[in-house]
Amino acid sequence: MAKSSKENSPITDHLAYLLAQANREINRQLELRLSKEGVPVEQWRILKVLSDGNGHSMGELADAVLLNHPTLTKMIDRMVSDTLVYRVQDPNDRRKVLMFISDRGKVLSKKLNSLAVDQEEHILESYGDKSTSELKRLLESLIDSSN
Amino acid sequence: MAKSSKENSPITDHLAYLLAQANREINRQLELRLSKEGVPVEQWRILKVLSDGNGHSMGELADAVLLNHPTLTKMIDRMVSDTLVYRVQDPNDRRKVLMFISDRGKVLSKKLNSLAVDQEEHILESYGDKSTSELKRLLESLIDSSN
DNA sequence: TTGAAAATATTGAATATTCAACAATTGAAG
DNA sequence: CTTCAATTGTTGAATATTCAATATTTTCAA
Repeated sequence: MAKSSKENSPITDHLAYLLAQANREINRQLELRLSKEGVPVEQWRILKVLSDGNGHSMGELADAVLLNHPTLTKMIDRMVSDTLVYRVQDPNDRRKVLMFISDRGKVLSKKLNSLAVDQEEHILESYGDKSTSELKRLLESLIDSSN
Repeated sequence: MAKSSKENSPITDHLAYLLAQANREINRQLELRLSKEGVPVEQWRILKVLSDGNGHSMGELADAVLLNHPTLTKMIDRMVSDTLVYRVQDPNDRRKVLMFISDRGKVLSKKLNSLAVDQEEHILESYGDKSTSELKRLLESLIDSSN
């Protein structure tokens, strides 16, 4: 009798593990670059999302930057102290808070973006154009299929 | 004059972001399943790695399960309390500690594996056989190219 | 053989995250 | 209208993680 094929498979066969491993590595590299500006990856994400100039509610922002609400609240507190972003109460729904990027935030955001783009280019070089775009495509479709 | 093509790209264009997003989602699903046994994803990884029956040093284990050393030490402390694993000093190099899985750990590991395999199968169904294996292949090669 | 440097694991303090409870506002049913 | 449930964001306590320092053992050059 043959066992179920996956029962004793090494952990490296699991998609969940490969994703965690790849994410950890790429994130570590990005972190290293952003540390030049002393900013964690999450703040890069926040500034990038807000840099469309529009107001974004906390809930919307939490989804976009992959943070839980309380974690986001506290990170935004720090960024407000650093005058990178500011809160405005939503006049249409006073439960909501709209977040905006400040001028200082925009300046920092540009620097961070160029560091992030550096990384993307570095990946393109070592990993290849074809693989990168194919991987992005597959990741997007995995995310889609998970909703 | 045209701007560098990536300068204002949405965050969803970045590989680092897509990886984080996909990882978050898949990890969340796995977490949900493993919560049936009240076990965090990291403990599943630890038990899975140790279930080859061999002794693994803390450093080796930390790499394999994607945890920093101090985090692993503290998680192992908890698992030792739960008698899922145990420490043995490496006789060949007394700086090292070898971790082993206990009988109780093996029993739990089997249950966890089947939950994890359930998830893999669920992904295969909704995402497809072809996409899944291609994604795994690309992730492995990304990890390789990052070392 | 000795002594300095490297490797390994742990600890404690500082920091960050999460969980559950809360406050405020809106929506919607009666 | 009024009231009750749902939505949104924040807070404080509990938990977890990280950073820097430490202790122990091994390695290796002199």
